[in-house]
Amino acid sequence: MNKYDFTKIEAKWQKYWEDHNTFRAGTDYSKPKFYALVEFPYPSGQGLHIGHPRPYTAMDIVSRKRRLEGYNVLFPMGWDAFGLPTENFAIKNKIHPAIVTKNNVARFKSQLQSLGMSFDWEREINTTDPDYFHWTQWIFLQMFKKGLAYKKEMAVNWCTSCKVVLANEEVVGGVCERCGGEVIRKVKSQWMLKITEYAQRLLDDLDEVNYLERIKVTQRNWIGRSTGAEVDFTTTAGDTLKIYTTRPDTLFGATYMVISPEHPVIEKWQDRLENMDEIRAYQEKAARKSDFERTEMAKEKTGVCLKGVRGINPVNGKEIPIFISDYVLMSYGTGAIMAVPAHDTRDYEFAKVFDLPIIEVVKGGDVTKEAFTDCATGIMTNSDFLDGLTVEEAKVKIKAWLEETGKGKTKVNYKLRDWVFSRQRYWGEPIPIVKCEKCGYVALPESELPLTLPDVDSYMPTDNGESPLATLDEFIHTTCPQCGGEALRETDTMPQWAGSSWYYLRYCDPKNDKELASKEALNYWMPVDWYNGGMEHTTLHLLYSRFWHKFLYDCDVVNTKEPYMRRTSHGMILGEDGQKMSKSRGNVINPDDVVAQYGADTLRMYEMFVGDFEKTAPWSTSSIKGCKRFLDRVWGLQEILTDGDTYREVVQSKVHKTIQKVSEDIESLKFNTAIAAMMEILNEVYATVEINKAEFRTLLILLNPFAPHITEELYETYCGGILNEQEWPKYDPELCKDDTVEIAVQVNGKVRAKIDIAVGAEKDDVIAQAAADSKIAEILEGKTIRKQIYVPNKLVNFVAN
RNA sequence: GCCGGUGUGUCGGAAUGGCAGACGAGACAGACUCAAAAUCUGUUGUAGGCAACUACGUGUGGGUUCAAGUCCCACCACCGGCACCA
Repeated sequence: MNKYDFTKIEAKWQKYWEDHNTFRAGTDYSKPKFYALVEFPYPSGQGLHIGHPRPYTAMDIVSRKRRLEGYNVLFPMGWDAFGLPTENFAIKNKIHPAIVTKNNVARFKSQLQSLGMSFDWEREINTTDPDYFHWTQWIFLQMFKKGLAYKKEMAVNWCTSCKVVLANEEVVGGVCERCGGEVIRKVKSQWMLKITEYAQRLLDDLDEVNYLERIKVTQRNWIGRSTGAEVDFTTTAGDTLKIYTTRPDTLFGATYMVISPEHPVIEKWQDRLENMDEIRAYQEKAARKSDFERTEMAKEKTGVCLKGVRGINPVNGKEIPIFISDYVLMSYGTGAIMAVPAHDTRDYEFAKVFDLPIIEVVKGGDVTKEAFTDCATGIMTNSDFLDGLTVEEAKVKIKAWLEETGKGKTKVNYKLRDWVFSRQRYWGEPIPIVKCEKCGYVALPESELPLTLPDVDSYMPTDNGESPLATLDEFIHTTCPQCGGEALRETDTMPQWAGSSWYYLRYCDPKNDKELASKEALNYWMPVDWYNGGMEHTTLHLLYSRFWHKFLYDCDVVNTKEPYMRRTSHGMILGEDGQKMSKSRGNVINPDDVVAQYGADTLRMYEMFVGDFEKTAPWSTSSIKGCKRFLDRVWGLQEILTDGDTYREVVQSKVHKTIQKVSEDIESLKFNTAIAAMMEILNEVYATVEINKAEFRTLLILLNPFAPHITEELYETYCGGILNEQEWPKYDPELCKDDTVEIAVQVNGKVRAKIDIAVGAEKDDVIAQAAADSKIAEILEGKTIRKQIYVPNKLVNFVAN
């Protein structure tokens, strides 16, 4: 027998696939389609990480199976190539980021090809390609025209290390998601995208897609819808202060009010306020705090009472004090609250610090000890016309009262904020807007797209918060497309999330220079049938791209409300020590080394076999040998191969069961047990005895999606022809059954014997056979049988004493 | 604090309420070899027993059931996310 020379075999088939364009997505739109998608990588300088092949192999398996099932499959790949690391590398080594990107892409691509991924490379895209970002800019312009992109002076998250503005989603635990640097608040003029306008639809349409439940839950929490009421409190200054509350039922318990330190009403009242110095000092202190510090100091409540203005509770006319405190956020609700210390934990803490009255309005707890926040069991008290009602009844009644009297109204709020869309960086899509003295912000005409990046000598970010582009006079100065007068270009660029928010659409028609993709291609390929990607993108890329898609749906560019039908997620691969792989820990595994030592097929098998696909799993340099041994043994089957066009009767049911198991497990992400099933049939049925051609052929096709090279090679040698042109095997449920089955016989729930019975035997016969077993008869001797449990083809249980 | 998730041999992990530990690794023993590696065969949850076998065993404590890793209640530990959102 010739040796299993995986290096030679893998190179041979990779070349064959490339030469024959084997995995090109067809343009025959009459065939049933299947669109499988994996997140396109950021081509970093480190090359492919050992974690990358896990989701890629999973979707490759599904894609290969679908092709064998007769689908027209789109399984594309591209590069999300704008971004900071490339820019930093370019700065450090004085190489243009475009060159850096080109080199990194070349390396990534050859690495992916060496893994035998069945991507359609004719559809390769790159977000930094002007032909691509032409349409990223175009989408931005449509948003600008519809008022969804707007510029706003506001406090933003500023990473002191990256020297760049971050979206709320990019701030994790008070620090920069990417570099871990300190994030402070900085007031800047920023481009914003009105994702909040789509909050309700982003929430509602989750019901129409098949995402893992935890993904839906995370998105729902992030959107954070709450229903409450806005209530107008008049003040002794003669105006009204609008507050938001989810507990309007507790209005009678409001004993003070709190507004955010940034609330504009302070400026309005400054002549009336007697302690303005104290107020200013507190405002400044709050403004200086980073988000992280604000969280740190969350334990002890601080604040300043406004002397000179008081609020008036609309339900009872009582005057109550107004405080400023940084536990109230300007960016949520109205930036002002009514405080009900008896029934809100934070208000309770604040009231204790400032010794404010606590009035119980919901019975059920002990408000002398802690706030009582349970809505489900409480009964209203001290609340005039609400007394005796449950909390839910009271909410309905008070809302009606507010609407009637015009003192308030029902209001829905979301935690979701608009998307901060500007970055002060060079290596990103230029924002196609100019600022004209006369006309304000003006969109570039679509004919001027793509607006490309100018060549510069220095890409260094600046400390003053300006983009490197701002230093380029020839780039900045331009004319206004509207009035022809002098104008300045926008110098900020788009965030990395821009290019990835619509890339799945471009794959449908990647070379189109008239539109982002043709209607015909979009109508055929969309939506993506199955999208697998990381959990870490749930509130970033996944939410952003759903938003863009819905916008494009409204613009009649796409014909589906949602971009992705099914979303699944893979677990991370950890180092052998169970820690995240990192250079500093020295636990990094390089995929190139694994391919060289074991081959791509073994790497693919192992990444799928390592554990539950959805969970993190530590790498094991010894366990991977098991997968190599399995492939060696498949190779060795040549030795015992015999003729035969049909499965032998003795192995028939095992073959059908294996087809069923592998087919079903692939669909439900249980790749590890699919592989186990193939190992099992090899161990139990084929290994030492014989395998005929029909059986061999079926095994090779089942194994092909997992280990495409070795199976193609064996198929070509022994079955003739190309495996990729064959059909996925079918199983017959009737033939999955055995003639006889071993069942357990229990006495009082404990297994005491095992007997063989004919499948589908009559209940009475089986029980008689079980009772007749010598062991069972001995145990039952002298006992009375109280009950006989019979589970067909599984067990018999005698309950006796 | 809130929301998710997870707890099973030495390790990774399997188990529609129905024989716990499939499959893989590791370990041990044997075969082959001058030897090692590779390969092949066997054993491998714990305790007791020469053995057939017996008892115990899925984070902890209760419960439902003829039968619980699986369902219910309470708790513990770890992981992830959100975190003053009124």
